[in-house]
Amino acid sequence: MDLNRLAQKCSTVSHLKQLQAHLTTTGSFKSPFCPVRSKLIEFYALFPLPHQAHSLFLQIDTPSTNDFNAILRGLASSSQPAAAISWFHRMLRGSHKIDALTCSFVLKACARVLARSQTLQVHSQVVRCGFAADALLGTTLLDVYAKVGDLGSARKLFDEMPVRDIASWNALIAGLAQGNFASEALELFKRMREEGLFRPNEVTVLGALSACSHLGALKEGEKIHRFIRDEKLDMNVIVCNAVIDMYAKCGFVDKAFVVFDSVKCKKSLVSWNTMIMAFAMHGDGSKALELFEQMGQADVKPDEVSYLAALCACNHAGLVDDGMSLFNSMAENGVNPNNKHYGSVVDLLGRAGRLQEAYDIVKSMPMVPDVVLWQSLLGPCHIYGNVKIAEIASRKLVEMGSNNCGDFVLLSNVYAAHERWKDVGRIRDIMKNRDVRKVPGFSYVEVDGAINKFFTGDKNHEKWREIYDKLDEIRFKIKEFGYVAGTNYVLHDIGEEEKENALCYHSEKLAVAFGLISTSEGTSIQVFKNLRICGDCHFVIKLISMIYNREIIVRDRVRFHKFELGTCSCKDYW
DNA sequence: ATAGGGTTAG
Repeated sequence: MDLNRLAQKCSTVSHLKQLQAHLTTTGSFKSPFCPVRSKLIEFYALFPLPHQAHSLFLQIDTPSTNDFNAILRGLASSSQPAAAISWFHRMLRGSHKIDALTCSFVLKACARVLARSQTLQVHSQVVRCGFAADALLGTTLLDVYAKVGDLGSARKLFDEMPVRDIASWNALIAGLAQGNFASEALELFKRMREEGLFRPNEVTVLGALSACSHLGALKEGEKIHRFIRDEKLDMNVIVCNAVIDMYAKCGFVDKAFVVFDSVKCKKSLVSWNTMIMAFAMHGDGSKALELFEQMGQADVKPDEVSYLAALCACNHAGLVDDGMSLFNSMAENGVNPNNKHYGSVVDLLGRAGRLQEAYDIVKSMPMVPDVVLWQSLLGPCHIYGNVKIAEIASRKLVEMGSNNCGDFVLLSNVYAAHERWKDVGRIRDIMKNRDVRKVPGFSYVEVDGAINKFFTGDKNHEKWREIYDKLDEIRFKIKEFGYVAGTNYVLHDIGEEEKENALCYHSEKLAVAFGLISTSEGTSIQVFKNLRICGDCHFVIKLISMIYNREIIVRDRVRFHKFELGTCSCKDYW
């Protein structure tokens, strides 16, 4: 029987049952080798119907490695990848022979469930069975280590690999880019080009572009875009999407849209989502919603990411009613809201001051609200001084084991706004007792193509003296404008410092100051900040852009703010 | 017959 035809036909359980009956009558379960039987097992596993697959096993006289591999392969791609790992252990316990493919399939499952210690176990099996020299398996291992977050092991494997090929390089570059080691990913990409043994292909540039997006490294990103053209790499949808995302994340929506608009290939769902998210991040709600409409006309069905991007656009543009009707229309369009959608709506209502409504929605949720959701509810409480809801949300967060400094600070802000200093002190004590880790804020700034990273108040940069001098100058000028730091800013930063110091020695000001020193007049400065820009911060940047007559683009954790001569293109902020 | 590297996400 033709297996390809079989694969197309076997889309329902009854097909599988028919096939099984056929195999039983022909006595195929007795024979040691039968590809159709293995395929049947794989389909059952993929469905996933692990019990059916198991009962087939009981009919086989002596299950071969092929039969086991089939079930592993099916389960690894199914909705129950963890089951593949159990079957692997069953094989080991029963002393069944495993081969390189067996390992490859379990590893895929390990990656999907992010099982770090399991990956290590499979690795030791690989070594014990003598498969360590297998180049394909080596790359799989490397990739899985990276995916489960163990970049150290991934790197070590790469360095010690007897045979490396293009896929090994790609796996590590992509792994580093996704795993918060974006600058390392770019370095590796550079090294690959310098060594010249392998020519970067489409997959390689995807990893490198994704690294640029994470860093906001515009100059590098542009170089890669040029490289793609010069080397005539295939601008397929996926590469296009990555280019669009890169321009958007580097602050250039217009350029992103040019690429989006002029792509030769057919736009995919991801293309639309990426572009909608790009407009959302830049505060251009109407363009984002327009695209959302257009994608429907282009016969692309919005998925959960599309809705999230559209909701996000409403948040950033303050389109409360549009956001609500969008949210309410989700279910009838076949997309069930998840925690993130609820979070977005809570955020939307919260910013508009409709905290009770937001809380009612939280209470009505069919799933358990996650930490991020309670944080979204807690966030705007201090602006509107809602102690009651702030306390409810904080209690939930503490119950859920959150030890995040930001959560405590937000509650303390609410008390501070009501001048309940005793409660503020109590929160500080709790933070001390619970040993709440203060996460230092950091920013990136790109100057002349080089990326600099700053932590709050650090002195690591070679030019730190000049930077601090510049900060003094900035502080002086800001004071001349009669600016006084507000309470929420200081508490947000939980600096022990005095208000003024907290304001000026914040990482972001360091970055801005660095830009002021090093770039030539008239160039725009890009700052990439890991925190949200809050009220005072925002105001100070406006002042700086006005005083120094500079364009400053700041990307915080959720969106872009473009400051030009003391104005900001982003409509709302907090 | 069956294996590795890929884009979007408050």
